[in-house]
Amino acid sequence: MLPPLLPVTTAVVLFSIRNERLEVLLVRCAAGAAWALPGGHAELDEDLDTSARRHLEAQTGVRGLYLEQLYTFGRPDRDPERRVIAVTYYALVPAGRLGLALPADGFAWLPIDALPALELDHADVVRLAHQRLAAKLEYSTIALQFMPEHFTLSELQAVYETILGAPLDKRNFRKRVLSLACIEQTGEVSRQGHHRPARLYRVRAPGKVEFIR
Amino acid sequence: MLPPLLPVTTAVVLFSIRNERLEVLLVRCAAGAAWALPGGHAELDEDLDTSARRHLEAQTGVRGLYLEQLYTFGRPDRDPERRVIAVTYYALVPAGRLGLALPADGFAWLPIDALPALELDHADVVRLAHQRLAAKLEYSTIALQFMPEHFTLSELQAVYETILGAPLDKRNFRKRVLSLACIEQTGEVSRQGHHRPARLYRVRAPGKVEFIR
DNA sequence: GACATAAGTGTCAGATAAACACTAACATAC
DNA sequence: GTATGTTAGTGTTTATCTGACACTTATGTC
Repeated sequence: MLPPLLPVTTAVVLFSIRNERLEVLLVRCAAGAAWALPGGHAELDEDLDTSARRHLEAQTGVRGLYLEQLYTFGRPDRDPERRVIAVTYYALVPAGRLGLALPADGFAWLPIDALPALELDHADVVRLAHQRLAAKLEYSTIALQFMPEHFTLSELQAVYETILGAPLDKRNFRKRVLSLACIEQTGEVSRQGHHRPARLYRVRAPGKVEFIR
Repeated sequence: MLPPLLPVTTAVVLFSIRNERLEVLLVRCAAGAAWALPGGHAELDEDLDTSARRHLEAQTGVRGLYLEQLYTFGRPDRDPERRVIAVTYYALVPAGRLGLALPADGFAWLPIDALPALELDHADVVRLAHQRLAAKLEYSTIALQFMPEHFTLSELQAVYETILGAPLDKRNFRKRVLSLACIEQTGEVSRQGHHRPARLYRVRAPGKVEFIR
């Protein structure tokens, strides 16, 4: 008796912070009006993580992102066309790191709190990814994955405030992140705007997300 | 161009607490000496959760357990025979709730800190499930899923201590769990041993795991 | 009724988290 | 070159939460 065989896809919720908003990258479906997450079929001899990265890279040009498996969706009726398993991931990209700053035609960065209708169960996927990201802010250094190579503490604080959707106290915030010792001063300053320059920081171990508490 | 098709299996790490130890249910492989997790192929029109429950039920007879998806393993070389995707779950069962108290031949409850060699990557699966369970103790009421219908606070504390592998302060423990208001007194007492009887408690919302903090 | 055993109960101290306001450095306009 | 606007940068105090700690109570057995 042969085992049942199923098509397996990977899909990625790619987050970025643009214009003080948390946004996700969506692709306009070949078929119609709806939007979908980037992704596609996993090959026969391809690891799932690799498949997710490959599709993301092919469609957006970005490499080396922080990528984490989210959940596997497999309801038989999730795609009315045919039964497909979707192994979903989420990834974070610093605002400046996209090869195509404004992605090519058919792609769009859309704010998470005002998404259009999404294909299949992709709205559930985005919601779950958002929950996970917000939860992970509390007990890990994942937010650093949104930062460019050099950044100011105010910029980092703005990232936290954007994801949490609430303002934070400046002094308490600085105390906390500096006590984690996961970022360090570059020695340079950022001279932008008509005001005192801000010290620049960099991540001590880029690409590594550490647990705190 | 047809999409690649893959066999998809589900596997479950079934935890229970027996004799003050955290144990997992293992099945002796058809093939040889190694042990494996209960599970099997997902059918063409079967939800993944349903598949996990079905295999678990068929192999152990237990129904209605708390079951949660853990991770999807898909490395092409994880099974040397042929490429298989494994969607893994973990489940919790109260010590007394097994149809077969000592499971049938070919099954065994084995303590998590002294497991034999497991098939494929099942040792990784168990390790990950254990981590998740221990983490979830801290921020949810998942431990209640190990309790029988009626139980004493000392029994509940023993469950926590077993999973965490460390003793807890009795007064602080009671303060915390009672303040959560997720359990309530039954009014009965347990009259066991040569000592003061213990009040019995029950879970307010059985089957529901709530987040705390 | 003495003894062994586990159940049940509060308080205090240290650590952590939250609230809060001013000075410093720069660019620009006058 | 001085006044002004703007964001960067910095400590202390208070409230809350967490962790340590010891004795009394109720039962069964001898």
